Amino acid sequence: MGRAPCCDKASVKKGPWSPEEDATLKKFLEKHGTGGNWIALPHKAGLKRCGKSCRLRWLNYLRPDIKRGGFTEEEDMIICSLFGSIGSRWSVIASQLPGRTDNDIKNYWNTKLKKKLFMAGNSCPMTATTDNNNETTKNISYLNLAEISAPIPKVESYDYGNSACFDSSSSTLPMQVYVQNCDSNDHQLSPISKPIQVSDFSITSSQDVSGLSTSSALGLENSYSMWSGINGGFKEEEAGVFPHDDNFLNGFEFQEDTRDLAPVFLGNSPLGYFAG
DNA sequence: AAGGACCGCAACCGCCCAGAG
DNA sequence: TCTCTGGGCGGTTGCGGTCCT
Repeated sequence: MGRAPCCDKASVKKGPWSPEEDATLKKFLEKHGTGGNWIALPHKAGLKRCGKSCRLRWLNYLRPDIKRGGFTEEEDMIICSLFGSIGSRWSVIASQLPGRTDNDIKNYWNTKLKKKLFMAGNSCPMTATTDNNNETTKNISYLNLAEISAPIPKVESYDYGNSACFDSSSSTLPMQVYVQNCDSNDHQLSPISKPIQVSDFSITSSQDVSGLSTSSALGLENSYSMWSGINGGFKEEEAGVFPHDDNFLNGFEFQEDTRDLAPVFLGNSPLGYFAG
């Protein structure tokens, strides 16, 4: 059965909104609100517009709390971090940036931020997080911060289910990794000495990984494993060492061996593990 | 100065989901 | 339980402005 159109397309106006239409819509909404029905709203307000168009115009442009102007570095970081963990769920990302709309962020990502990350010196800043309570990291040098550069080269699309977010034909991973020695007082970060190669990793789909037991998942001596996926089948209770994965949606998880595992975070989202 | 290329953004399209009946 | 409807969302398009040759 076909879906009934939300409005009579022949009789509604399309295209850019005039200042008069903006004023009419704004005045109506300020006085009456949406009334819980966007479809009926344009008729009530005397507008020859589709209800969805009115909703979009209000949410993306007329709302009083809309923030205008360029995005700050902090906002860049939040967008980048959230994109890395949840992908293109713009409304969720927008909810973390007061005054920004999903449309704004989507446009900004597609036109500027994505390119910015590809450019020279591209990096996606992340916060450092320490898991000092984890016994596996006690008295060892361990990683607690990773910095990804250009996490999206040559990737056709983000398929959260089973694709890795780098070009597997390339020989090096699109990321830099820093280590922190927990015994030192200055907590200086320094780049990991060993260059990490794509060939160091075996890539597994989340479906494949979901079937692994803790012991088998952690038992890959002298090789890295890496996978991604929404709720990637890698839970705290399964892995035993994952600190808190409530926000884990699309991070990478990788490890070198069973010893000295430490979490790596992308923003607040666990990104993976590296051995110290 | 003119015209083409490029860029950014507003707006539309169509699908999905949840809730009501 | 099923169907219908509106809201919400992500992807895409098209237009206007700016830049470049």
